[in-house]
Amino acid sequence: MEDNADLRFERGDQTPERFKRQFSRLVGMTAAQARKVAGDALDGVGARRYHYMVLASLAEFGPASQAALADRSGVFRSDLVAVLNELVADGYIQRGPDPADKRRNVITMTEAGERRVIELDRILDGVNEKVLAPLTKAERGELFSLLGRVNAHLAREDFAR
Amino acid sequence: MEDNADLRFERGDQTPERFKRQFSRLVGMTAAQARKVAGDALDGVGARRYHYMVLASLAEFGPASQAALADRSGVFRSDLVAVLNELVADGYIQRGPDPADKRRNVITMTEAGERRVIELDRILDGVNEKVLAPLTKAERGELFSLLGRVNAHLAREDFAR
DNA sequence: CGAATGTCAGCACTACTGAAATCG
DNA sequence: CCGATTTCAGTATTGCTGACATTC
Repeated sequence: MEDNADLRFERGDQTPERFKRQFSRLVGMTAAQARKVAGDALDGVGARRYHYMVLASLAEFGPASQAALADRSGVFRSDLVAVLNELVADGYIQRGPDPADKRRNVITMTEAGERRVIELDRILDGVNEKVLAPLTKAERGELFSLLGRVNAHLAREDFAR
Repeated sequence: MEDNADLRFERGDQTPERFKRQFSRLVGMTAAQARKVAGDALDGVGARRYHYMVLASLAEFGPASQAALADRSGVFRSDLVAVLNELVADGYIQRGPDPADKRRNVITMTEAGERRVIELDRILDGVNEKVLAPLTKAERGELFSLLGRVNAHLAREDFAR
């Protein structure tokens, strides 16, 4: 690997050298920190990542059954139940039976839900801006491209899930 | 499962907002997948990330008290206790009282622990290779550099905690 | 005394498994 | 009967908080 950068992956300066060579560790650490920043930001408005994933999926793809929503959002069907309960209680979504298939529920966003998604989007955009601050626009594009290829590779192969 | 998803783009036009949103999801997904591959690989030999973090820290910096080891490895002191119990039971480390300070324990690696670290290093190197397969050597260097800068940025600032 | 240390109990979030009940 | 869907119960890992007794 080209050693053109003096990498520091953890706070402090006592990081084992071996960590620097492991991609999974690096992405993991970066993501963990970014995730925490995002999590704290969401927590500030009483939301969790699961809430955002579900609301974002609904905003992007429209109403869906819970099974379809689970597939789209990446939240497990079993976990989705509780998340939807909370979102219903907060008035962000509605859950009603599907007249075409009585096994299913149809999940739809409310007006408040639409506003909530926009609010959470703004918050996460701010987090992204903060996290990516040291990179230029071109570098962000480059990072996006590289990560995209790795991600597509991981999704294509049967590595996980 | 029918995936007759009609796409709706509420906030209509393709703004930088959307790009940023996709970016955050991309980083998150890539990290989650990479983490899972690594986790599964470690699980295959009966290890967890916590075990590796602790053993790697010990290998790199030598014997330490639990408080120091917690700071170095990133594992919380309260969680470290159980991790060390397991590593002791597996014969990878030894835990003894510090004669110089009776509050402290001194954690040292055994011969088996040294071998274990090498084993886990090899496994994670394999994961690294597998995950980064689609990228050239130069691209990996670029990716490491970019992620490293973001990570250093996050560590330097006091975003999280 | 105040501070550090190891330990324990417990919580929250994410991720995942298994099974029951209902319906197609 | 087989399969899909929703739901509940439970588990594991990681991350983190609070408390306690012991020792410095």
